[in-house]
Amino acid sequence: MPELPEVETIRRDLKKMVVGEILEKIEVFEPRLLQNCTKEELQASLQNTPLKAMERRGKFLIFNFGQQSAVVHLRMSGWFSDEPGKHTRMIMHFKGKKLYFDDTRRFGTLHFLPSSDRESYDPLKKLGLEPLGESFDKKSFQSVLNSSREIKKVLLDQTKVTGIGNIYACEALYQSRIHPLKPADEISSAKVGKLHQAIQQILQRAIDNHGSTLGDSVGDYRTLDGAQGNFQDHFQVYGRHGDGCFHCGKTIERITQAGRSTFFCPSCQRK
DNA sequence: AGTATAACCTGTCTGC
DNA sequence: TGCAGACAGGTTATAC
Repeated sequence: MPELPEVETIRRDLKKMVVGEILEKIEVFEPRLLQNCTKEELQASLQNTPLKAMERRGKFLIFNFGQQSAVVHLRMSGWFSDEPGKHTRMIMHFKGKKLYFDDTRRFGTLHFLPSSDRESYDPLKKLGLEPLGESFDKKSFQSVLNSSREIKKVLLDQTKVTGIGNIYACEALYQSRIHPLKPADEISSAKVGKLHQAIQQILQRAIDNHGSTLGDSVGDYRTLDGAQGNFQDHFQVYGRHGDGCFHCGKTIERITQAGRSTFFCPSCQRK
């Protein structure tokens, strides 16, 4: 479920909690979590190793242990907690504290990679522009929109821009007044500029609000200590189908694109 | 190359 | 209360 702002919030919390701490033991209960190693290899390689840094690339969380890194994707329902949950799939035992990985739907992944050249290995090698990084200038963004595909689908394509998911794609298109079905290469240069700005603004504001928590069910995104995010209170279109647009009052619509719900205002976002 | 669908899982909510 | 169906923050394999 988490998109870039949720993953970044978790990264910051984890940094405070465990960077500099020594990993004494790692337990894995869900074999499908490990993509390219066994739990024995992971345990043997990382035992008594200090965590050097917590990093992020798109929606991937990176535990940097110096020579090697554990690259985790939370997918739909993964999250980290300082307490055990109903679906704990992994426990990282640091000296004096335990970190629990909970993942209701078992879609989460962990790749174990050498830290040098990390970006040239799967799964990081195909990732596109980092929307809050320096490389995300308007020119690079424009070049990524060189496609007749619908703009919403391009925004969800992690090989183009990485970190944007269903919520923030809808919100960024609304803020820049672009119809989600609009072919990417038919958007005017001025509108591309607005979208470029909207993506950065919305992701940053969501991070400032510790991400978005949609409900209170098992598996809904939480921060490390179990608190909810707050950005859901700022949604303009996501989940608001049937309600009035805050700008013009027209009813927000829901359509399906690539099997996902898209929310937009038919009056503010013209095709 | 594109797209559409199903698949991976578990849980919640809605409507009959 | 039960039960079927839709739906969920993500990605990928497969089949046109």
